[in-house]
Amino acid sequence: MGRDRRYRERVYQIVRAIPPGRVMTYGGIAALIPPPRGTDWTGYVRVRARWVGYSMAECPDDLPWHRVVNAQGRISPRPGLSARLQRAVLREEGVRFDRNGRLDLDRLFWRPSRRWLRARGLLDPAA
DNA sequence: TCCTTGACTCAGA
DNA sequence: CTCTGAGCCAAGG
Repeated sequence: MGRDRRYRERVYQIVRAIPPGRVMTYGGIAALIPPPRGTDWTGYVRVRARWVGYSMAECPDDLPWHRVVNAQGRISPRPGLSARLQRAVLREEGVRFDRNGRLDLDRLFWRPSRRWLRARGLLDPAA
C-alpha cells in the first residue's frame, strides 16, 4: 500500500525534523511534498494526507513517529498498542491533552523554515 | 475483474 | 461535540 519508497522517504525526512514537544499533522506533512510525477494535482490533494498515514504505518522505529497526529489534534486510532504509547510519549514531552483527547494544534503545530524546505526541494505553503 | 479496507480531511447534520 | 459520507488511490483477497 505504501506509495513508492521515494515518497515515504520524504515523509520520514520531515518527521525526523519535528522537535520534541511539537507535532505535525498528516495533511500538514503532505502539503509540503510535491505530487509524484504523473499525479494529477487536484487528485493528489485529496489523497495525500492518507498517503502520509500509510507511510507512517510502515515507518522505521528510529524516527519520532509519535509527533504525527490528525487534523483534529487527536491521535489517529489504529490496530495495535502504538496509539496508547503515542499519547504517553507525547505527554512525557510536555504535550497536554484536553478531556476529549485533543492537543492544541495552534500552539504545538510545527512548521519547517522556508530555508529548510528550499534546501530539500520541498514545497513552501506560504509561497 | 470486483470489492473491501485503510495512522486522512472536510463539510454537513 | 459526535457521527457520516464523499473524495481519492493502491494492495490484497
